Amino acid sequence: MGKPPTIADVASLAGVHKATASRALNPRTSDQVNAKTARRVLMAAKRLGYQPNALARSLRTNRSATLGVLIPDLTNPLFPLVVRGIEDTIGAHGYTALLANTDNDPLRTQTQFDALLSRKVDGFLIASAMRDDPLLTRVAEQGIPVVLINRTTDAPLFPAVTGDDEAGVATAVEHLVGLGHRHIAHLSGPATVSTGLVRAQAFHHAIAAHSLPEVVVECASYSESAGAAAASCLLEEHPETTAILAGNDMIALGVLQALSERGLDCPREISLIGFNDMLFVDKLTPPLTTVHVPHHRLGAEAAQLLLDQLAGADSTPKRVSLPLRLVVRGSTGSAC
Amino acid sequence: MGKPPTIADVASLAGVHKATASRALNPRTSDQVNAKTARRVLMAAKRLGYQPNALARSLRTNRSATLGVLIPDLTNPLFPLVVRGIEDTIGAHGYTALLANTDNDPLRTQTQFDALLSRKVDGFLIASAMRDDPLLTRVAEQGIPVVLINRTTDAPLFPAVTGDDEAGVATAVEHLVGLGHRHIAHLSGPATVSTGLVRAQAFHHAIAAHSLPEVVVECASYSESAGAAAASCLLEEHPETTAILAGNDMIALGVLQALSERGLDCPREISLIGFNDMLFVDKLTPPLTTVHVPHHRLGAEAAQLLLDQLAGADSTPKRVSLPLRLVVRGSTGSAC
DNA sequence: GACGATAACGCAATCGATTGCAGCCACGCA
DNA sequence: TGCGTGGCTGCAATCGATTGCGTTATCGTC
Repeated sequence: MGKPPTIADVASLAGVHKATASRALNPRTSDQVNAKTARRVLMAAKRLGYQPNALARSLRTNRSATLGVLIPDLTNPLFPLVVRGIEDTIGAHGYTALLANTDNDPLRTQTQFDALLSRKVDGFLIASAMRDDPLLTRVAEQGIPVVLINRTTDAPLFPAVTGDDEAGVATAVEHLVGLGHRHIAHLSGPATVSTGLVRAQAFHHAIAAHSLPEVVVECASYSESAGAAAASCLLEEHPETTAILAGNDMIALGVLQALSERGLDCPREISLIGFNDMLFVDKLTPPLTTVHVPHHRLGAEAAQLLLDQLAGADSTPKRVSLPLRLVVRGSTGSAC
Repeated sequence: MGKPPTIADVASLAGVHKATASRALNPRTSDQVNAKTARRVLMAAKRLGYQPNALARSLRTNRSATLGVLIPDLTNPLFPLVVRGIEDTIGAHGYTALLANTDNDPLRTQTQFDALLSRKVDGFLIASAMRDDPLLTRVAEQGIPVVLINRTTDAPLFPAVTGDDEAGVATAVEHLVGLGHRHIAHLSGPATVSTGLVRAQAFHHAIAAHSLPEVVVECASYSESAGAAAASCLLEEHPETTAILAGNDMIALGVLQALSERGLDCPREISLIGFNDMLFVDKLTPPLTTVHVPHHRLGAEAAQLLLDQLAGADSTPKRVSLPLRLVVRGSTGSAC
């Protein structure tokens, strides 16, 4: 119940100076002390249940073995998996993740970021980047290591790990065309984030390659409600549409809702493809055809990149693009 | 790009001693310094973009304004919402949450806990408690403030915020009985966690009150696969079953899977009730009837309790039990 | 027996902020 | 003029660990 033991307690129990105890306890420096003494110190530490004070250590060493993770929305089932990938990777290297929800809110992002910064995290993994992110340009100047996840900035400020959206969209469109669809619409994510823009551009290319009419409606956000609103608008203005490529699975959920409201059957009357393959979309009715993103690996690779950078590798901002694959389920069918 | 400014930089720019700068910057002590000087310091701080070093502060004050949060499984959509409740509450009081996934693994829990402890969190919010948790009994001795969420320990070591499982199960059973079911089975969660046990006991009482036969199969974990396994076993041994109360929604998902494998229709042949009302279960086919748990409030109330405790309120371990309500959707129907 | 080399360890500064205590100054009052 | 009072501010210790540098002890060698 008393205060937790400090290294001074360990040292005096072992009959040595704090400095010696410190060296004995640290694997990196333990060869600077006599093996016998080291054992005594170790025993003493065990006896007292000594746990080093991470704060004090970080203050002195200027390294916290902690990484800040910025997530736009933890309630989107996509991100917990990414987080797992991060934790699995950094945990093995003795790092801990400090999670923060930004809620896609710039102010909140700023606050959270500052909180992490003042806790002296060694680097950041950021999944909440906007294409033109004032925060990130400021961060770039600070020189603190950052790796972007899933979303990138327009300016190539940082290394990033993303899915190969280009290819993902292409195969999705291919699939729909193969089923005979000629009126394919895209409900894009917000153009303020890179995934929204990139997927819309990819859609443009894929559609143009088949000389089909291009219809795109931009959603206000990656959410079910925004998806539903956009879908309503689309169905109103383009009743000829027979297939929809959603900007992500949340938007696809909104589409399903809009469809059922209008009594349109999916996939008989309208085919639908999502993006991300998040948890549970295989349990919808119909099970959602979607572009699978390797969430866990997304986090893991990004974490690895950051660890490399912290270990002093070259910091040329390379961009890693992970292969995506289309998972065909029940929400797509042949055009009537 | 140079090192971030310290309070010494601010002080020298303002032409005062560090101590004065410190007092000027801290609202609690700023009345100890001349208003004019205080303004000078504030200006200097702003000019330099000064951010206090939280590590140094915590080291000195022995308070970190950080709370540790232990989550058994972040990928269960239940918990992100709880986390949001926590963050919303503590954020308003200047606290930050340090999240850790325990994966329901005692070793990992221990590791994560130690990591948080060595970072000197001011208290813990623990959603991963086991009924007889060696970690927690040790923690209780340390005297660090803890509030349990959702799950409790057998020994009343800590305050806790849970759902009123008793009443929740009762109304669920009531609902099924009202639909004419007489062969109701319970697929309980693991008896090693309080929710598993409490709901099973509540089921026992509710069934006994109606003098119905009691069938309970315990699942190995709160997971879809364990639920499916238990459901198979149940349907094998008790084919007369017409209704199932699942220990939680994940288990219910497993049940749905087992049912569809056997070609049994829900709700026509078997009715099913889940527990938690987690994200997306309203989108299943059939939409799941389930007991709604106020996730956000669960986290918020627990956080408030912890904050109270930190603010020095009495620490008599009170237990808060939040009202639950049955959400009737499509997975329950009248017995044939 | 003196000297240099090497291993083992102790000393004290340091990281950045907080805070009890003491000093200083100005002012008021006798 | 002397003294008390109170408002501001500075000094220095402190939190717990790390680390450059200096000191001591030990041993081998000539």
